[in-house]
Amino acid sequence: MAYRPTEKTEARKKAQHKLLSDTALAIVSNDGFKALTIASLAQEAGVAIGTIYKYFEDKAALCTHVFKIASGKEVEMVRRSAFPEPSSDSEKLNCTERLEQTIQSFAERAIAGHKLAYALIAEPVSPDIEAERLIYRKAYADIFEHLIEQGIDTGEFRRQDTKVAATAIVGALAETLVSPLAHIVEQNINAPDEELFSSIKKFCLNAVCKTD
Amino acid sequence: MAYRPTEKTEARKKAQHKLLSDTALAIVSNDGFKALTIASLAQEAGVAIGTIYKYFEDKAALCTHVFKIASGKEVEMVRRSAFPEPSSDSEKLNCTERLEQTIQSFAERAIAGHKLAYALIAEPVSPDIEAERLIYRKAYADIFEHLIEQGIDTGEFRRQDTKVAATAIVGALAETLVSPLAHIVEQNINAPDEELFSSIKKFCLNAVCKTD
DNA sequence: CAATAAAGTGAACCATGATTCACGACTTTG
DNA sequence: CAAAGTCGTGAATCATGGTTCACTTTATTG
Repeated sequence: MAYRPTEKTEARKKAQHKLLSDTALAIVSNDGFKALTIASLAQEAGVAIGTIYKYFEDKAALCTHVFKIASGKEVEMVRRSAFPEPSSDSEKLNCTERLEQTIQSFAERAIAGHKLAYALIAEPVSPDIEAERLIYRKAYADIFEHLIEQGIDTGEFRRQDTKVAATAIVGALAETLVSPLAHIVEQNINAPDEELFSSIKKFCLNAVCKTD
Repeated sequence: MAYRPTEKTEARKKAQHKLLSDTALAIVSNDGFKALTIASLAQEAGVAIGTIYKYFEDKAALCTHVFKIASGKEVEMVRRSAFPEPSSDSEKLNCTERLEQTIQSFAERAIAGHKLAYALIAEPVSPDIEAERLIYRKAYADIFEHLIEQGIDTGEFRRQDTKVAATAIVGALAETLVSPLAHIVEQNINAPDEELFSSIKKFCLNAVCKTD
């Protein structure tokens, strides 16, 4: 008698949502949030403008969705460096080594995906997205905070305000790695700057450690 | 036979420019760059919209002018902490003490003028202003870099990449002091958070110093 | 197929805010 | 005062980009 959503249509719906989501992420990864317009997304995804609104409430919902997807992945990668799976090789690293590894991981990902990193961390965005960004930066800080707490317990790190230290590390990483990427035309992605990474690691370790 | 600009008219012109400039700065200091529109400035200054364009090429020129004025003052204040006048009390402080004092100065000004600090350092802005911001942050970093270099020479600080360290300090300060102000409704300005300042100073000093 | 519901469409519309410009007011010089 | 240049005005215009919605197409069921 009437129409009913079925498995097939639901699958298509999900696929369309993913198409739009993926396309939007690609746009942001290449050209930042400023390039993510309803029209450009419709164009890239090969759908009409109105279709976007069948899948996202409005522009803000689209942007925050993309931001969450992208930043969620990034945070997860960094979290794995800080707290490796019990089964992994890195399992037995001490906190100092894991902090180094975590910074290295953040740095490598920031340089390799510098356009996305810039979009997520430093690109001027609307207040809606800025709110998401604070959550995201907090997620990073929480990882560092937890790691620093562990290091204090093991006696590797000095007693300190772990929230401040963790926040400061996030700021130091953002400033040294991401902000300068604001207008780099083409990065020499082939030669990751190990020298730079090393300096940053030394700075941060020195800041939290008992001794050099 | 004809009109010629004279001292009196030039003075008025300069006064009008200053009125607009000051009013614009007040708007930004209270409500950020997002609140600085041509219409709002005209309103506040008590002039017509068209008048703004007699004094500023366009919106971008207005914004960058305001940004330069404001950030120039801030940088100058911080520079004085880092490199006191030879005649001043602080003249004979060592680099460690001056670094502490500089961070303290930055922190106090950021908290006291948190809305302006947020606008200058963290508020989402158009790319034009973002470009100015990079110059401004670099100016801060240059101050810290110079101070760190001095400290290395005096043996107070360890040998290190001074550019990275200086940039990291700027990032750490911005993240710990300014970014959280994003959505603070009303700060308890009366009770500057000496605890927080102390933690930040310890973090930064530890990062650059030879020993704790 | 008929009925129903959801997906897809895109030109029209709307909101925001910068920019223009024709005109009158003001200032200076001879 | 006449001539001429500059200032001040603000409604009209433009630019950008999000949002709507009447309509068409597609899918499902009996």
